[in-house]
This record gives sequence, C-alpha cells and structure tokens, in this order.
Amino acid sequence: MRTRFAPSPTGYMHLGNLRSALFGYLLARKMGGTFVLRIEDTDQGRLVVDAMDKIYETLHTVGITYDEGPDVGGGYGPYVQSERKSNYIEYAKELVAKGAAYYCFCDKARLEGLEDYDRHCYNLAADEVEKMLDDGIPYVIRQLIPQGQTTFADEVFGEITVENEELEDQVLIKSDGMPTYNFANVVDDHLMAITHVMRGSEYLTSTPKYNLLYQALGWEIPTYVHLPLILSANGGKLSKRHGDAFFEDFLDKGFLPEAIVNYVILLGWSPPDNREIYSLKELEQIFSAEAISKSPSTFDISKLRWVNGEYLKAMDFDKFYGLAENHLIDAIKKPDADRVALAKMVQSRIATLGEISEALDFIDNLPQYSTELYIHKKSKCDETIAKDVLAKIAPELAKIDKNNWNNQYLYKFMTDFAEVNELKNSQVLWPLRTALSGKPATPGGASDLLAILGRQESITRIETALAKL
RNA sequence: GGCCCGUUGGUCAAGGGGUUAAGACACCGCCCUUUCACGGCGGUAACAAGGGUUCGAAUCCCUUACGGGUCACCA
Repeated sequence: MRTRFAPSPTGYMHLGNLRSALFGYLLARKMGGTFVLRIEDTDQGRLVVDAMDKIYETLHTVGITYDEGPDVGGGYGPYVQSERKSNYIEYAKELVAKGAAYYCFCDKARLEGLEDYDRHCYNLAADEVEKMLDDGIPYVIRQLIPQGQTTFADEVFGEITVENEELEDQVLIKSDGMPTYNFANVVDDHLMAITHVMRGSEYLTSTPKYNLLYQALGWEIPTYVHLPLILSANGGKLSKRHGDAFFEDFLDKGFLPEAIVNYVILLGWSPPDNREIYSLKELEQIFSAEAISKSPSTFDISKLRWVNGEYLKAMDFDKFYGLAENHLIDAIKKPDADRVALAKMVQSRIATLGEISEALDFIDNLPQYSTELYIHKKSKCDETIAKDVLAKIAPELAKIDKNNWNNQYLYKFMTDFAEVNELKNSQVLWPLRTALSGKPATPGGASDLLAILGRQESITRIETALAKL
C-alpha cells in the first residue's frame, strides 16, 4: 500500500494541499504503508526558487514524515518530475503507437479560433506527420479519447460514469517536451507503484481521462480517494486575497502548526467518537477513509481559534513561555517587566499567540479611558466609591515595604483594607484594577497588576485616576 | 451554458428505513471568580422544496431549487 503527496513547488502550502498531504500520510501510516513525496515541477514557466525547501520545511514543522522523496531517496526515484522527462515522452510515444494518442501541430492562433476542438491533426496522414516532425515543427502529443462512456470508482464518491464526448483530447506532452500534470501524474503514480491516490475533488472530473490512459497502457488503476473541498467563509475558495489560503498565513497569525493540522483534519473527516483534539500520532491510529465526507466544508476561523486555545492551555508552561517570549518582548518595552508572570497570566486567556500584545498593551502605557469604567454593577462600584477608595488606599500602598510588594501580600492587604473599611472586596479591587489598566478587562486582577506594574508606577496610575474622578 | 458532485442548526458534523435527530465551535443565561478568560451547568437553533416508494422516510427513488467543481500546452 503506497500513497503519495505530489505538490508543485509554488512557494506556499495551500491549506487544501496540506490536507491532501495529511490524509495521504495518515492513510499510509494507518495501513502500515509507504508515503512518498514527489515534486511536480512540469511547469517551467512557474518555477519558484527555494520552493522545494519550503515544502520540506512545512512538512517538517507539521510533523509529516515521508519514506521516499527527493531529499530522502527511495527505490523509485528520481522524485522530481523534471528529472524524469524521458519517461513521459517514451510512454506518450507508446500511446501514439497504440493509437491512443496523436501528434498535434496546431498553433495557439488556430486553436483559439476554434469553438470546439476539431481533432484536426488526428486526420493527418502518417507520412505528413513524419515530415512535419522531421522539419522540426513544434508539436504536442494529445490523448485520443475513444467513443463510449467511462466509469470509475471513488472511495468516497462512489461510482461515477461520464460520456466520453464530455472529455477532451487533452495534451499529454507540451511543446517544450514536458508532460502535462495529468499525464505525468498517471505515469509516475504507476511507475512509483502508488496504490491510493488522494487528492482534492477538483480532480474528480479529470479522473475518467486518467482511467482511459491507464487502460490504454495496460496498467492497473489505483484506488481513488477524492477529498471534499474546503470553502472560505464567504462561500468561495480559500484565497490569497483573504489571507486564508496558506498554511503560512495562519502561522503568521499566531496559530500553532499542531492546531492547524488538527482543525484541518476535522474538515471533511469525522473522528470515531466525540473527541476533537487529536495529535498526529493519535490520528495515525484512528484515521479511516470511510469517515471522509462528500460535501464541501466551510473554513471557520472561530473554531480554529478554539482548537488553538485548547493546545495553548494544555501546553506545559515552559514550552508556552518559549513560544510567547518573542511576543512578550515585542509587546512590552519596559525593561523590568516580569515576563514569566505575564506569560502565566495570559496563557489561559488567549486563543492565539498573536493576541498577547493586545492583551498586555496597557502595561507600557496607561490608555485613555472614561471614568464610566468605574461603574460596575456586579462589583457594586461606581465613580464615587472608586474615588473614595483610591484616595484612601493610595497613601497606604505607598507605605508598603518594597520587599512585601508581591501578589499574595497585596491581595491580603487589599482584602484587609476592605474589611476595615466595611467594603466588599470587589469595591476595592475593581477600582484599582481599572485605575491600573484603564481597560474593562485584563488578564489578571488588581493584585496581579500591582505586582507587575511595581509600586511607583501603580501609585502614579492611581493618582492619574484620582485626577480624572 | 454542458457535464460531474453535493445539500442535517450560523459553522464543523453523527446518524444510512422506526432516535426525545448526538457532539463540537459560535451565541445567550446561570454558577465559580480579583475584571476578563478558564472550568462547570443549562438554553436558543437543523434534516433545501415538492412529489413518489413504504405500515413508517433525515435516511430509498424522481423532479426542482440552491451551492460547489470542471471544461488550459496550470497544477
């Protein structure tokens, strides 16, 4: 049992491609098969430098390993199509010899003038073809679609039959001598002994042409597993323009590779039970092609955010800190900021690492805020109470020894203050938290903020508040 | 437009002749609580429509509608 991932080196990893890779990988691992990576670089006009490294890198960060590929070798190489050029021409000529393909010398201008392709060159006499080849006239080799109808079976979509008239005499070998994607695919999947072809359902329509090729060449047809498409929230395709098409887009937004993988797997495939958070290793055990659905699914960023948050919360703190540190450094310029304490406060409150800076934006600078923030029904607090409390507690705070300026002590101090003054805890905690942050919601409460801001900055902010009230 | 595929709450989805039609995200409420979040509990919300078949249809068939894919010397 062998599956493959066959991306073309475009420089980015489309989410749909990533999912094809994932499904192929998982199926191979589940069945104890072999997973191969093949690079489809037959479009010479679209070559992108370093794109292959990008593919290796992405697969690596996602945790997908392949048993055969350009950089790891294997018994079916080379694994880059441009290095296998002679194979394709050889088989294309075999097809010509068998009458399943023919040379076509039509130029672009002629083709564009046609409403329907007319098989013009198929009617050329053998000696005419010889002559034109000898004269070095540029040509293409086209597949000759026979009459009748073609039926193929797909693991997820079932049996599909199409009239051959709907098919076109597609180009197999381009005028630059390179094979087209469709042809190279067929040849390589056969030569590499691929048994299960997993790919997006956009290829469903071209599958009959594949089968005709397999049949003409006398090759065994692989098992097809077509995957439903992933649609963007607006109903269309995921697009570069919306910034939701590429794996890299989501990395940039602060999503974790394992969360992206987990979420993408959930699109079009459903787990055996109600659990939704799975590591790749676990998926390798439980994956099954039968649970793939046929209908396209809409990409929902809010669920991705939830998945990502689950990973963040479950992560051990050291690892979280490692990931968060750069964001913290970015977000907070204060030299004496306790980044560890900040990371701890923030870990369970963010869905993506990218939210760190917004969550902590008040640390460096107290934002402008309205005194209405001091009105909080649940805390039984309003501006008047806030003013009284802050005025009274500020001098007390100023007297606290620097050595006692820590979260625990401060919390005790404030609740004692509340008790002595016959106030509810919230009536002193709320005004302080508000004065210190200028925000309606913060990661951490009053004592956390006092400890982090330090005595002097805290007093300054309270004085600012008093001036406002 | 032709052909192909699809359609269960806003989203992901289970269920494949008899179910009070799961679960998750989002949303709302309550509890917890040092604000927010986390966590816990609860709630709103769905079988695209119409015809069949059947004792019985979300499940099978047909039609319609809607959505998507595909019709390249791109992959």
